[in-house]
Amino acid sequence: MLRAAAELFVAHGYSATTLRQIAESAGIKAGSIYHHFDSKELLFSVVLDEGIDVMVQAFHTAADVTSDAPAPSRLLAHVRAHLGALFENGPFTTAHVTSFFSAPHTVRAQAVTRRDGYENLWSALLNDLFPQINRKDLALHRLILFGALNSTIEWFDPAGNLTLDQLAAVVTNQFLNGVQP
Amino acid sequence: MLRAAAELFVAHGYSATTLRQIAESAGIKAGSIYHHFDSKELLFSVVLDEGIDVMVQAFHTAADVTSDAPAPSRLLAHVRAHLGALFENGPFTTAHVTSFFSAPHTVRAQAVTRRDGYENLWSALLNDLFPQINRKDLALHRLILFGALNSTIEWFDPAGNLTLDQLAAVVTNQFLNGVQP
DNA sequence: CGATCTACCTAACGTTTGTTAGGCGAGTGC
DNA sequence: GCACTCGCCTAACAAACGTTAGGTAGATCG
Repeated sequence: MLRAAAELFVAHGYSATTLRQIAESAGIKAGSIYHHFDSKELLFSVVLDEGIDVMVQAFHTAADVTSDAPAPSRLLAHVRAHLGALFENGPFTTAHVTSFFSAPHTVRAQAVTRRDGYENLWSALLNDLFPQINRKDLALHRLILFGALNSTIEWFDPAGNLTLDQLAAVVTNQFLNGVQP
Repeated sequence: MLRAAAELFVAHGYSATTLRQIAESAGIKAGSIYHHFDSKELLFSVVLDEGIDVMVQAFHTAADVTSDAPAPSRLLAHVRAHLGALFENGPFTTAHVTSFFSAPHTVRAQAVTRRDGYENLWSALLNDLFPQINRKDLALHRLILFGALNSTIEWFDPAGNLTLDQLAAVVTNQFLNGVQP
């Protein structure tokens, strides 16, 4: 049922998704939702939290696997993990990207706070991978990379010709070396 | 009044914005909106169209100014123009980024169609600037660049220390040369 | 067996939503 | 000075919204 809610939030945004739609999609009636969640906002909040958990977990498994690999490989693994969280692990992570702006102020603020934890993981990683670049510049590069990664959900088709591995390779390579041949 | 509507759409998304809010923000009453627009969807549609017009116009002025400059300068000018459309020319362009997912299907489909025109301008530009790169790769690079540019509205503060010119330079440089020092 | 709990339902509540019909005053053209 | 348009208002409409109260079937447990 959390899954059903997340999918609808992703497709239509927070406020355009009604509890009756969620209920129907989950095979129950609208009023029954309140047996599990005290309000629509809280349900949304749980969906977003779940999305962050997925991302953080993906990050840590990528970190474990590649902890002593060279820098480009480690970066690639984490880019792949982030894309995997978006496209392979349910709609929870995606909800963060698509329904962020349609979320109520309180939920939005809370989501930002929790997301900071994940972003700090990335900051630490990048500072570790590129010690020769100063942190302020690196923070900017990270934001640009995040923008590129998250907006893939607007155009990337997991069932298309391009695989997630290939996409991760392209993004990583562009981040490292730019577009010049 | 279009401006008031656009600002509210940007802040809360499409369906969380009520006609009464828009009316109040524009200094009129809700019913009066229908003297100008036949429906809420149509009003939103007009806002989005206006946003595309702003972007296309910014693109063409940048093209006129730098038509015989070297490739990196031309790219920089267009990146700067795109960022200018987002941050300096009202909320119409921004509405495209923030309220896209909360838009009704029909409006969304129409917006995509009109946006294709703008994206084709960019495709042509990049193919012109980088003839040595094959078009399929370049299309990917463009999508990545667009993602990075559009998501700046989530974190960039026009009133902060970093200027738009500097931001444009950073993004352009990362696109061309990557993050390596 | 009886008590309790869980997961759900029905039916309604007050509010808000987009939308509409009809009216009113200021300006314009003839 | 009369007709007409334009921009806006008031007042209401039906529908849909989040939410709540009270009830019911089935499982759990002592």
